[in-house]
Amino acid sequence: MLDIKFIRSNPDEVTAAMKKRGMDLDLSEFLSLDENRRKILSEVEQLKSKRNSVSKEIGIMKKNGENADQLVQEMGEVGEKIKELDEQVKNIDTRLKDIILTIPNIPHESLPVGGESDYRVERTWGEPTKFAFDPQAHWDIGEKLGILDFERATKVTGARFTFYRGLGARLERAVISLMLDIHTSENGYEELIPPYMANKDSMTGTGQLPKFAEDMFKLEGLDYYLIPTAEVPVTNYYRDEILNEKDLPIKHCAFSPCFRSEAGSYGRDTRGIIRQHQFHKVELVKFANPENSFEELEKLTNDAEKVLQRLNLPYRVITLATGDIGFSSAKTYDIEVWLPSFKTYREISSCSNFLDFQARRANIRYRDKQGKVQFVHTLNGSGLAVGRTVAAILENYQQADGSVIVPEALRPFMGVDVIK
RNA sequence: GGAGAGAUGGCCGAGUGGCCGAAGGCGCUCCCCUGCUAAGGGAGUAUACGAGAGAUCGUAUCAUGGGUUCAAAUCCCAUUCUCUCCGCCA
Repeated sequence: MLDIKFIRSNPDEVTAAMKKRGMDLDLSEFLSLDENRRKILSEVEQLKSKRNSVSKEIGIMKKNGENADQLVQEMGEVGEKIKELDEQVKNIDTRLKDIILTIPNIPHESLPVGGESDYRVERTWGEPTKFAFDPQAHWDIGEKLGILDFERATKVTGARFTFYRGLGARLERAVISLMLDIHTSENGYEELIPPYMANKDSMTGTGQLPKFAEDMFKLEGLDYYLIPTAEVPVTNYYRDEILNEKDLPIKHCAFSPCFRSEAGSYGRDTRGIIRQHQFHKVELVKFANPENSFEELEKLTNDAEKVLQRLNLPYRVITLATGDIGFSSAKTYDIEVWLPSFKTYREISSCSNFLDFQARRANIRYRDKQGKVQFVHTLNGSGLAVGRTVAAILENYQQADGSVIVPEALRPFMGVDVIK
């Protein structure tokens, strides 16, 4: 969330920023509530101050055996008034919080202004794969090889689920291992295996709640949600904690299944493993010093790219435009891998700097050299989405006979050179 | 699931109605002494919100939320979490 003091003193800047996101934000209710709150607050605090000092007097009088009935009665009345005003403040606080929790982050000035198609291409790596034959889509390749089974998954669970079978399952596992090995051994991230469910506070901390409840799976009768990304448990790992400046940046990677209801995306990517209710992802999360969080974003993106380079998969990196970044993000790079069947680059990683937006929600702070406590900056990125990586491998490495060559980097994990 | 115990500052830990934002210790910061891979002495050391140009002042916070009271870390209720024992279980 944004700093309430910042909103109070720069309301026009905030509305202008939201405009860039394509959002009309009316702050008038917020501002008047905020002003009203401060008015009532100072009134009730004066009353409390009075009650505190008089109560002290009463204590002394009673000890001396004097009669304090008059003061006791007065303070009884003051207490009633305090209760009433406290209630008002509480109601206003609730409303203010409701509002501020639904205001997204301010897009960074380096972003192109615009919508989904106004991204900026930063760099491309490799060339789109060329074929001497008509390349198939990964779902056809997978089904023919008997390594992906969509039909039975539909029977067992429902739409947008998949069974991986045999070398398909092994390929998924190999990709996971390769990614984790790169990030832990080479890129210096400490691995975590997080819970796959998280509570409401955690979901609020990273920004999934209160606004995006319908995108998640919630457990019946509990305040637990299936995580849509390991970002949630890993970022909230340090919720309500004060970190040491000398430990920054803290870097974690985590493999986890991710669960998304994909509400509102009914027509899109209905075939294959691009958009599933459950998928695997290796996530990178950083807790950084505000001074250099944008440098850390560059590094994090490079760390994710490394996996595609190792797999020799062509990709490009784009900077999302102001209207296309996520709710909590100030700046996002998408890494897009080449998918021959789509004849286009498709998102395989999203790397974002959230500045102090999540840290303020989740109350993650650090103590600086002067001993002052400040919010950290949080960042995260996929390193990478596993299912989409498998899809990219199947499509880019497919052969005319329907077999798929195993990328060199995966062979130690696969035990075979070709899937056929 | 049953029974019991507990939750206090960065950490440990005292505190059963007023003089407690909270003893003492550890850690950390600064100063002094000493002088070298010891030690000793002194001072300081929570966060949030509000008011103020500022020094500063006020309010709140002893797991969370309610309640009792003129006054709550302290009493009552609910919730959450932790620990111990029993049961069940991969």
